[in-house]
Amino acid sequence: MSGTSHVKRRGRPPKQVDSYSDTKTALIRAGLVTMTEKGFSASGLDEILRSVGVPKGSFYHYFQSKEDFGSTLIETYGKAFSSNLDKYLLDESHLPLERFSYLIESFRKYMIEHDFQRGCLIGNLGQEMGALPSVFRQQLIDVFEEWQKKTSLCFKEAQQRGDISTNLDCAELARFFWVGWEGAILRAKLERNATALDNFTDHFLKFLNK
Amino acid sequence: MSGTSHVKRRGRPPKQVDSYSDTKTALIRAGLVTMTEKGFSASGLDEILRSVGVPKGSFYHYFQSKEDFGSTLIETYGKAFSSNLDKYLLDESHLPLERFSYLIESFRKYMIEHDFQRGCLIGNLGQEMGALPSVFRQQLIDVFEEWQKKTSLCFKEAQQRGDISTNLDCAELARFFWVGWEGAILRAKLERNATALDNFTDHFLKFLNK
DNA sequence: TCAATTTCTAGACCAGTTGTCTAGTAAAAG
DNA sequence: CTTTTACTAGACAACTGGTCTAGAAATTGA
Repeated sequence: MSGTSHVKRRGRPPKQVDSYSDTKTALIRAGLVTMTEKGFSASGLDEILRSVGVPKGSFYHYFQSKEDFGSTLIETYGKAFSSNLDKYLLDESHLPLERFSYLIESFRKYMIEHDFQRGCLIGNLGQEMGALPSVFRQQLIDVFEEWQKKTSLCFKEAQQRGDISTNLDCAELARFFWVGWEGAILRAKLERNATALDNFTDHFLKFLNK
Repeated sequence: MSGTSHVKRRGRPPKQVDSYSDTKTALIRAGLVTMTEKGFSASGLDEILRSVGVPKGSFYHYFQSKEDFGSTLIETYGKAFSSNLDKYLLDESHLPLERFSYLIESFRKYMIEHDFQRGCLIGNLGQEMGALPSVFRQQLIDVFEEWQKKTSLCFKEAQQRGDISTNLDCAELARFFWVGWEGAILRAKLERNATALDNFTDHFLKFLNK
């Protein structure tokens, strides 16, 4: 059950040359897993700590509080996801809308791979916002903003090629996509199948070449 | 802060002729408010009880557990919302798509009225499902199913009048709407404004008469 | 080389949570 | 007017959550 087997002794441990056993990274990794599944409020520190075999004291060495930890997770997740968007949406070896389709397909695979238990951290925390530290709000908004900007650029390219109707505003379209897609993730997690993802994708793509 | 002012005395209270001061109803009402804002996990019983001035003993007289309480809330919310759908979508004094637009407008008003703090109970709990009693899952799915069915019927009427393209499947369309709409609520709560609601509405309506 | 410092660990600690349980009060029933 | 019913009051136990202090070993630098 417990992740990487740490055999812990008291005191400062020998300097780790191998980077993978970095405690902080392990904590972030475990936090991402737990919180993409259960959100912020329902994720207990104990549970996360147990999963990596790290005591509370270590946690509070690396993070000031659970709130600070959450902020870091948003930051980390947002950036990782952003690179992922680049990987797909800037891939010049495919047409813009093809890149977009491949991206969606990768999301779909991700959901299936994790049995529809893990969703989107940003969506989860957004939903919970009513019970969350208020500093999260702007962070979450910013992340969405960035994802949308990247998506919008891809749409713009497609539009210039004539693959998207010119009376659609690409920025608005990207927003429409991300708003709806988060809804689709929510539903897919609830129903534990890909129906909602596919339904949304179909309709959205149909809308593009309208 | 505390809701309906109950001045409680010990012992069995006089039979209430006026229904509004029913303790159970008050608990449900308060539970709905709290949980549409903060979801299930982040809502403490104590907080809910304090807000209506009811002690634990009473709560556990009416409900077996927090889980049982949650089930009741889903049930209540689902039904109330369902009647609301009927109110709008079966109103023969307007054309089908007009009814639908009025419905959306009423949602929008609701969100504004509560400063974008209250969302949809079903959406909230759906998102949290990873940390919730598993009996909730089917309940939530069923509620969505019902809402979609009612919405689908309205679309069907519109389609028969020629207001919706015949190569759209109304059931799928209703699903598309509810999936996306929940996403829009999530985002509107996060951003504390109606942009996401309006963006989604615009695109969806544009999609209909495609 | 050896005290001072840094870095990290161990787990005690306290507040808050859910859910139980007993005692109590008064209306209602017979 | 006694018994029963329906509900309230809130203490309490078991547990979980987040925070914090003390401690131990590696590292530093005179």
